[in-house]
Amino acid sequence: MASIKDVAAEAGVSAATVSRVLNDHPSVSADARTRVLAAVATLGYRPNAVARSLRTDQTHTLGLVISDVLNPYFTELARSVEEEARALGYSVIIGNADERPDLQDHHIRNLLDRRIDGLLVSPTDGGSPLMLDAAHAGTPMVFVDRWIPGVDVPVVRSDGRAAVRDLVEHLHRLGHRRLAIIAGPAATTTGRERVDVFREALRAHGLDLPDAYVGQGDFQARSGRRVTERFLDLPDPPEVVFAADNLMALGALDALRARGMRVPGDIALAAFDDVPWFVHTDPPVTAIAQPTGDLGRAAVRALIARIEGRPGESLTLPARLVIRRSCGEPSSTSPSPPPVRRSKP
Amino acid sequence: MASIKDVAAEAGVSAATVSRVLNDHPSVSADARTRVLAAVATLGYRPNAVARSLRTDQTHTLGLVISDVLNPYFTELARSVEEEARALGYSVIIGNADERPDLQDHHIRNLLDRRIDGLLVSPTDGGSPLMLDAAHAGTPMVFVDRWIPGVDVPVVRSDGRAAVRDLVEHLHRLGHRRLAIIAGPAATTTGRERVDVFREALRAHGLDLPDAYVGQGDFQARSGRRVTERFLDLPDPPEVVFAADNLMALGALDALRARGMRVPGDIALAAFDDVPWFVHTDPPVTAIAQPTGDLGRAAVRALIARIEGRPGESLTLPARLVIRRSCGEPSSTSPSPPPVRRSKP
DNA sequence: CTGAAAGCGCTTACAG
DNA sequence: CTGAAAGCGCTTACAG
Repeated sequence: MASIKDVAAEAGVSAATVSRVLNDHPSVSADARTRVLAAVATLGYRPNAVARSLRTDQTHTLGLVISDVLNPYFTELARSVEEEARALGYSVIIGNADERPDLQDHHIRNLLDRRIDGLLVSPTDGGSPLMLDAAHAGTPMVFVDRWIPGVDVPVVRSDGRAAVRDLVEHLHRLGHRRLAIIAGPAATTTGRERVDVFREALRAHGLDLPDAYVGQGDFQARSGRRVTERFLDLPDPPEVVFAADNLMALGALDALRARGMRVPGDIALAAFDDVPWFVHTDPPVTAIAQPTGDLGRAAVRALIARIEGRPGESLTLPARLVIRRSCGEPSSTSPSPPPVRRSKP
Repeated sequence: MASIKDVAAEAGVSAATVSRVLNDHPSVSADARTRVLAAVATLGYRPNAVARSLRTDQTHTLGLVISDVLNPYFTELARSVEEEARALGYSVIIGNADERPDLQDHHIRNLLDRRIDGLLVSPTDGGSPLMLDAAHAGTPMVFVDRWIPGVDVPVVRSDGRAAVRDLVEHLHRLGHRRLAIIAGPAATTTGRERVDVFREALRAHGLDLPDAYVGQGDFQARSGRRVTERFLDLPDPPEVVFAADNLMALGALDALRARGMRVPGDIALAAFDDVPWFVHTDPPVTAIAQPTGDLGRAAVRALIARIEGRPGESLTLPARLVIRRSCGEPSSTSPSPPPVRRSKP
């Protein structure tokens, strides 16, 4: 590959001048500029980003560590992150933690070694020493979706409180009283919060959330299946299963189908996170939709602000309930909105 | 961040010795080794991968340009690629082309600038000059899923020929005669091949594939919806719609639902690519499943072989038909296999 | 406006 | 076994 020296030779100038032209430095003669540009074109020269990064100590790259690429929620998040970053002149490198703290650390280490300018993370756990060190050492960082309390890092996430209350209200009105939840890992904020909020909402209706109705999942499909089976084996099985994310809802559907149970006739189902498929499942699944694209974009802006020395603010956006048929006939006062489909920008 | 000089000072040796220890060079005294290792530990030193890459001209990084991150097929492909690469000591940087040739070029350029060791691509088009140049210039490259004829690059993909024949056989047996297809872009191999194979299979049954029954999609949901609406508006609408990928099948479901049509009662539906949700849609969708994980892993092995100067072979794996209920009652001779769920490794 | 020089953080022949 | 030195491809004060 042609290097800056080749271009300099071809154009009859020094490497410094080539560099200045390429970086739009003002003090370059028009003549030098055209000769350099011509040389660049004939050689098909592209600056070596590795060398440039070493010299400038900037990579114009953001690291994004997501919990699970197979989760459409994170996949959509990743897409919006990359889109916004690209618009602002940054690339993004994605690391998939697959809900495993060890893999998360692997990717954080890798990203740090590559000297990314900033880190966007949705922690799979309570924060490894490695991640905490990075935060304290001043690596620009932003938490998205999930976060770690007590760390001075902006958090961009959605607040499902109102939506969960709406959900419980909806379930209560349909006559359901025994409500169970498939929770995410207690080490994650979303794992804890969704249970807490659910419990709170139940209490407001005078309902209890017994331990047996809190199943421990890990946000992946297999655990949703396992927990649901356990619920069904209970002497007094729940009337409703609320999955704390879409993949565990998928697992729940697997379990229900395997037992030949009908939704919502035999048991009701609802999920946190809305995905396009929920419109077409049998029955369509009532879900809590997050403004995923907005979260991704806001997280990128906050991170880049931090990188450039500006404040970089936290942001919490509301989630909203989307009622479909998986919990019983929708009340006539809350018609199900039409399906949302994302399109090209 | 601590540099190699800091470690050298701390350990009382030269930077060269630190480097040798870190790279497992044989000629280092045991004493020097322990002192260096201790210094590394106390300083929390991590080598700067950027500097190392500049010097060694290797990044131990693979670029993966996929057509669409929102497509679960590619998401699963990306996951298996990263997994295999990691096992072999490589990182992967993913670029999402979003089915747009311009974005694809953007990512290829970015990846090349970063001096990735090799490129894995599933082209969204017939091959831009940029991509062709890279291939000819000797950038180690492997095509996965889609490919570009006439370029000397290994291809790892699946062959859907037998599965499409099985599908048409299945449809024919169920009495369907007017079969339509939602095709992918003609500029892609999979876009063309799936139509060709489908047409061939129809011919074997004495059936025709009229132009009106070939809808032009782009592998994304929106186009599946649009094409399906057009099919339904035909004076003589098809009895079956075969979507050439899972997202266009999703779009087709949107369109059918919007018109209040029942599947398979009013119209049958089948898709190329199987996704976990197809088990739970109303009705479960008959689909052609690819050995996605195997493709991703094989592609990585082929690419790394090329990088390391070994041959790096092409591979074609068969896809298989998974019969569900979306085309009518399955014949008793081909029972629907149980749902497949991927799990952690 | 321009070039020579230094330096980013590593690795690796080359001497010793 | 070890260190000094060169060099990977850039950028950027510093002189002129």
